[in-house]
Amino acid sequence: MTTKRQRQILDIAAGLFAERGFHGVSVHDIGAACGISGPALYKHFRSKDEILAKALTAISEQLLSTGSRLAAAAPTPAKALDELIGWHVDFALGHPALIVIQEREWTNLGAAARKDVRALQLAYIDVWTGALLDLRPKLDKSEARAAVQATFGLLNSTPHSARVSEARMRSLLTTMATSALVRNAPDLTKT
Amino acid sequence: MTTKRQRQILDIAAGLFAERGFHGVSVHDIGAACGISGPALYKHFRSKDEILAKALTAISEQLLSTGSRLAAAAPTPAKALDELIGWHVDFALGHPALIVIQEREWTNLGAAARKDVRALQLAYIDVWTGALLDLRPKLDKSEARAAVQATFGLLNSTPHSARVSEARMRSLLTTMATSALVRNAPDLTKT
DNA sequence: ACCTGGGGTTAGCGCTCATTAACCAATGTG
DNA sequence: CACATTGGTTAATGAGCGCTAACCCCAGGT
Repeated sequence: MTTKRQRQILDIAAGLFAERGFHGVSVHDIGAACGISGPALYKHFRSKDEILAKALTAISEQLLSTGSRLAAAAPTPAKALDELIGWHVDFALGHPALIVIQEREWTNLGAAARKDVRALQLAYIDVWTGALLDLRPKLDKSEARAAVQATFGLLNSTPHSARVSEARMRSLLTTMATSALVRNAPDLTKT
Repeated sequence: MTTKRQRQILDIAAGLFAERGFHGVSVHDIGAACGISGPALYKHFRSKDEILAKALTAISEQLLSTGSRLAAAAPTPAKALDELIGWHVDFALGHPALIVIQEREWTNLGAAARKDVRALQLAYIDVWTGALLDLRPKLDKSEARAAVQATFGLLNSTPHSARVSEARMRSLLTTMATSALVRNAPDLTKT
């Protein structure tokens, strides 16, 4: 079970990790930001590393579970990709800090947690790759995967980006991602 | 002046920072990777922070100077964008470690160095934005900037990406970036 | 009225880190 | 030859970190 306090700590810690990096934040910092101080965190988590691990797996699980549900429910491959793009854009715009730590802090995980998170990330990539291959069956699989990861790079640029209204940003990212992935796909088979 | 040893140290340190992050690498690690040990680095740099600062400004300066030279020399706006994309793709494929630290380690700089690096990065973004606005004059400037940063996210995904031959990767990234930026541009004016 | 346990406190331990001090070998120039 | 400079060494210092220990408050079941 996951308590109110644990969720609060995970939220706040994620924000701090996004700002200053895992090693740039001390347990004292995290505690202080929660209104408690330092070692009190150990009543809720076994270690600082566990906080990062729990945060990262929660993010990856949410991306994967919602993503695969949407993709499975979509009536056509094209619709599936649209749904995935919309979902990922919404998530990135709504939780920029989570996007940041997901893409840059997994290296600070211990071996076991790292394997878990990478597996979840890979599964999420595969949901996208599957949708893309449904749409363009002649596409090479590894190249499709690379295209998906490039699209993630595009969509995940939000947190570092110039300030534009959220609605405009959503439409900009959606259009660019769709254009890069779909309109582009025929070219991919040629090389 | 910048000596042979200094360049070697900057190169090796950049690779380590890319792998394990600035705080995940000790001065002893850097020294050992250079064949010398620990405090000997202080004969060449004033501090560990200075190593990061010098590395980051060198990268940003190279991106900016070559980028603006290419853009200025291009005969048409469309050619200018092509040149910029090609240059950035080549750089990202040739120096993945430098791309990684440039995008994630600038937060660990002191205030002064951070301002310098951000200014260089912004100038580089503006070179791209200028070329894009030349091509699509009705585009909103802040939205063009956001589109450029999204494209950087796409191109900079290389280091994290699935393994594909370098030639295929180059053509994949080039096509996707062009498609996202150019074919997409008319849509940008509509929102 | 008791006591148990959840959630907080401060003190302190052990370790690692960046940095400095003190010293030394070699090199090349007066 | 003297000798300053350059680039290296090891030892030591001081700060900050994650984490544990020892303690305390207080709500709630019996």
